[in-house]
Amino acid sequence: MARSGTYVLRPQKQREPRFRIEYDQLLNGSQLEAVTTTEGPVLVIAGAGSGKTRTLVFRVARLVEMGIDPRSILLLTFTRKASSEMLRRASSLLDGRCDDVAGGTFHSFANIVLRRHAKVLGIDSGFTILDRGDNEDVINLVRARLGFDKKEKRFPRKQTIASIFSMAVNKSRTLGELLETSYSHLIDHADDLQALLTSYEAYKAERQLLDYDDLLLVLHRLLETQESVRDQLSRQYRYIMVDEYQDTNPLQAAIVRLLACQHENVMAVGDDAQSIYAFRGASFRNIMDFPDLFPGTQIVTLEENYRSTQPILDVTNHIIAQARERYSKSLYTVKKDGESPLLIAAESENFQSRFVCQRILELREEGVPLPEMAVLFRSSFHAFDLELELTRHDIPFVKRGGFKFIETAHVKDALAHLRVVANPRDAVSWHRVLLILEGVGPRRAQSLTAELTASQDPAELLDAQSGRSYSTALRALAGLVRNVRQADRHPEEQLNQVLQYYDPHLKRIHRDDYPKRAKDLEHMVSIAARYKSLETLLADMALEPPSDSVGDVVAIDEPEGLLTLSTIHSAKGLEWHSVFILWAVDGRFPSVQSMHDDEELEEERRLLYVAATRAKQNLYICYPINMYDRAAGMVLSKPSRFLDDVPPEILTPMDLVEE
DNA sequence: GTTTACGCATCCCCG
DNA sequence: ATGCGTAAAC
Repeated sequence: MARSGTYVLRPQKQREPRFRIEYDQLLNGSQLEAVTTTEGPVLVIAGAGSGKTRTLVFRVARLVEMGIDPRSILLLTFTRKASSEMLRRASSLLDGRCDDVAGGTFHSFANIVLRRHAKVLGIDSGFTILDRGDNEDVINLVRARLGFDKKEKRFPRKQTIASIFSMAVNKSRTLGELLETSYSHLIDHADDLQALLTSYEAYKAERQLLDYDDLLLVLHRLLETQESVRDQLSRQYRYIMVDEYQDTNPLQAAIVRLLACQHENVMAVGDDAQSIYAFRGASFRNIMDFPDLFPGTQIVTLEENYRSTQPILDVTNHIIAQARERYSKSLYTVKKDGESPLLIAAESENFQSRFVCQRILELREEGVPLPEMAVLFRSSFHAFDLELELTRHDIPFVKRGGFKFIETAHVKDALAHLRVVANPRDAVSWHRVLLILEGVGPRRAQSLTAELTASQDPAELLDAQSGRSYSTALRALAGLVRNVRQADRHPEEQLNQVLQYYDPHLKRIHRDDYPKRAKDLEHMVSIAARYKSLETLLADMALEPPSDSVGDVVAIDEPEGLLTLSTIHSAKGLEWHSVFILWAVDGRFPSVQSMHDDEELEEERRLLYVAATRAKQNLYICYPINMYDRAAGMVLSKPSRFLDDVPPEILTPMDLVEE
């Protein structure tokens, strides 16, 4: 075909720059290296406050700008809040293009994958997730069934058993090995524990129940045994990033290894000095071993700290310098000036609390807003006295970590009713629901539960129980189940139905503090309102329960914001202008339980390191001189051994004296 | 045989 | 404040 031969000249379109974000302007050299190394295994050793989150955010944005499908990027983090926050930031850099990036915790990722693929392993997609309390309940149930509750020799408590079972999974050890190495005092019970474990596994399998560990375990089994699923997932998630790698365990590492089988594009980010979850089976060795798992790993170290002043870093560097084994790195900052951190000796716990209140009020006067301040502690109960004192001074606060309101009896009761509707074979929840009724105890609950989980229509079966003192109550329950079951109901409405039914029971069981508990349940309704389906609500309640502690569900519309109280574990990754650390006393921090074991002591040291590195400007480490001991009465305390080697020029000792 | 009420030790950190 | 064992009540 002949062309006409005439040409038109048109101004050249402005060529788009390859990248909209000016990475080299916004990141330092190491961060840039981490962000631009997009192919192959990368390990980022990120010191505290070194811009780890920023690096991950920009790397997500970079991959998307390179034209990679957001759905093929997987960001695994420690909490789902962390991943959604990072993805939100990445999205705002790139006007929403990062919204489709897959993100979450290992557990939430496992949940999603298993709902879709676990059928091939004989697990129904409607499986129920057992939280820690549930799994202890099941262990108790099975223990009673095997007759171990009536042994002459004292059998370990259910929490102990649960944590041993869990540890075995997370450390990829057999029960026998674990008992030998870590629980030698229980070796006499080895056979019974093994039998209990076997029954526990069988019990869950029959009823489509998965505990937290099963989520990881089954995901691992799926990836290992189902080649086609593994290849499909690995091809789908071509770029994998794992945050807080120092707090992952060998099982999680194995999952990452399998997921990356097609491409090895894995970036692990973490800080061995901040590994604080060994009690959950995590090991900082994981991060040390990453290069062995992925040969050819590029290691990038982030050492410039953007958070804290030099005087604070001097203290934290001293605390961690004593640690026995670590990737060596030393943090530095450009913020050379700042006040020296203080070590405050208070006469008693209450003096400690009053000092904190007073200093907080002074700082507020100086213009530091309450949300920029935090009080951190080893254990939730360490803050009880302070909470009273804060209330007395009208200082509003939220408390993070510790006992969660989701773990209270009444909230679990309400949820159990929803769970039996979602999974009629959920024996744990049936049991719980039945026990609420008058005239039904463990025995009858158990036999009814057995019938219910085997029945085609539980509601019908409940109706059929006549002639008992409690048969009217069972009929009421049947009515509730029928109502809630209607498929087109909204979770909020379903929960309201449950509460209407449960309310008289709540009044009867908790006569004294009924109003407080009723308020918690109202809070539950507002949470349920955020969900479209019952299944996602229940999965979320198990996978990421609201982190508010009991009593903090009251409205939080304080205009000037809230002071944060937090366990150190829950403070991971966060930062504040001014940070107070309570109870830096031998016996509390490190805790007595850890003092017999070197590894546990090392973890306590890292925990103090994590706490101290949260501070940007002011750091106050407090301890009471006199403390109450149940056995010995009032005793003189000794400051935490981790502070022994920090020179007084660096951490200034102060006595708290009354004017 | 079962449930319930009562008194007693115990209490870390968490998805 | 919960979680256990034991004794009284249904």
